[in-house]
Amino acid sequence: MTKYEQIADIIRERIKKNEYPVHSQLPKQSLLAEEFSASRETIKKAIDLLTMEGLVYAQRGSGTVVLNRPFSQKEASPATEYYGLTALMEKEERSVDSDIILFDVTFPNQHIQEKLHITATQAVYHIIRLRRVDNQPYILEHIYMPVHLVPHLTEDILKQSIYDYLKNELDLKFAGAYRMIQADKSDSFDQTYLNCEVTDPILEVEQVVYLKNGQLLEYSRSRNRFDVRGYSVLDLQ
Amino acid sequence: MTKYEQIADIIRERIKKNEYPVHSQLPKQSLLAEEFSASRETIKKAIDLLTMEGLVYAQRGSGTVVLNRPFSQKEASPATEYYGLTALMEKEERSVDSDIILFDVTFPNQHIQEKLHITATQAVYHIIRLRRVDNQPYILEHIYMPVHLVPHLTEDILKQSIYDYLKNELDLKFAGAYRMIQADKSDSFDQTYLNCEVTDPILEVEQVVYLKNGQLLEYSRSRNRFDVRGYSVLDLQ
DNA sequence: TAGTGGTCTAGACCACTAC
DNA sequence: TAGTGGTCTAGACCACTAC
Repeated sequence: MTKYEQIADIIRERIKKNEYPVHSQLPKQSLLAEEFSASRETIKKAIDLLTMEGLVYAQRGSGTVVLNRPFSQKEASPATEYYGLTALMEKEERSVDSDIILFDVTFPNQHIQEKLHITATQAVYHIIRLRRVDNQPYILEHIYMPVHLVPHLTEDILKQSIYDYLKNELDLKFAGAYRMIQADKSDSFDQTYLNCEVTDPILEVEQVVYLKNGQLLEYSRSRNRFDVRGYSVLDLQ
Repeated sequence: MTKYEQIADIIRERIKKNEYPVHSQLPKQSLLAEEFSASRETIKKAIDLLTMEGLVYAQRGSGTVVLNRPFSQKEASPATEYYGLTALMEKEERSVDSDIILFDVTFPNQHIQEKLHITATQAVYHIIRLRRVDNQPYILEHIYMPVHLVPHLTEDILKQSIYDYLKNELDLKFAGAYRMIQADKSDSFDQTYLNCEVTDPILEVEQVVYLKNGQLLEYSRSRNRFDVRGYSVLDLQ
């Protein structure tokens, strides 16, 4: 762990313990630099981390104040979300399992070609998977992945966590994801598998996942039961 | 504008013009430092900006590659969103107007007290406002703001952009917003004002807006017609 | 093992705020 | 005008990658 991360951890703890109360000023950067035997640039990097978490706000000319923000929000943040539902639910000690409704290899239609930046002759997996949390239907996923990026995908893997396999077995490195969140009416497919009413809406998360080398790994639409899931976003500046 | 922002602008232009094509390596930091007569730390800050935009990916040991990401996504990003719908729609040359359905001053119930971190004796505005874009119903907003932060709010201001007033007249400085996005069934209130069907869902954005001094300015629930609006998020790392 | 980006420093100058 | 944070530098050392 870097020095500025360690310093940020210490300051975060002090805020938690009310040693730096809400609305109070943090000691000025040069004092913190002295205390931690660090340069001011390093202190700045630590404070930048806390700023990005929404814990403090630094203003040129008038110091750095502690903001009024509950800590719990961090866990609801989407930042870690594409490590998969399994990882997310593990923290809360809830069980996740999956039904494979479709597992097919096909050629992409134009929409999928555009989303994944591939040609009509590059085969893709087409997966429909129902995810249950604590044995309750939760999300119906429609996933497309280029076959050449994920050879040897099997039903067994799909029943567990795809992301564990991609990360640990194939050693793929994720750069990030672009998501579009919208509400939709449920269709009969949703109603069947998510066990929801005709009048129930759906929270759909459309997602494109990027690898560190710039390749597009996944295009998916995750259809969430409206009553079990929200999506939180923290915007700064 | 800072030097590192200027350098980021130049590199961004080069990527746009394909001088640094997708999947190619950027020149190494020390070369860029030489070219721009800057230190490597300053180049690093410029590249960090581009990384946060999702344009490049820097990896210790193997250089910085140009990612495959359309530029248009930046405009869809939520980062600028809480400057208000008026500003967002102005870019697209679409008209925005508002009906004031309720404009009241009241004492906050427990839920609002918790969201705004105020006591039961601190008065709040309670506003319900219907926003139309190009004369079509778009969003039904339920807004709560502490009166002491926004004195002299009037119906006239509500009919225009609240944010213009807060920024330009009251000189309030925004630090950020925390949002929760979810799907919901429409209720009869939504159906009346948003002119939607009984079976239409709603995309609800629940929001808390923070000022730079740490005060909480606004708690609101914006109920969007499901067929006109989505919400985009870019996650990195 | 060579080459890359990540971090860190000490000191400097500047922009902005609050009085 | 005093005091704060923001930026910038030149140089150093290190971690990681790819061969």
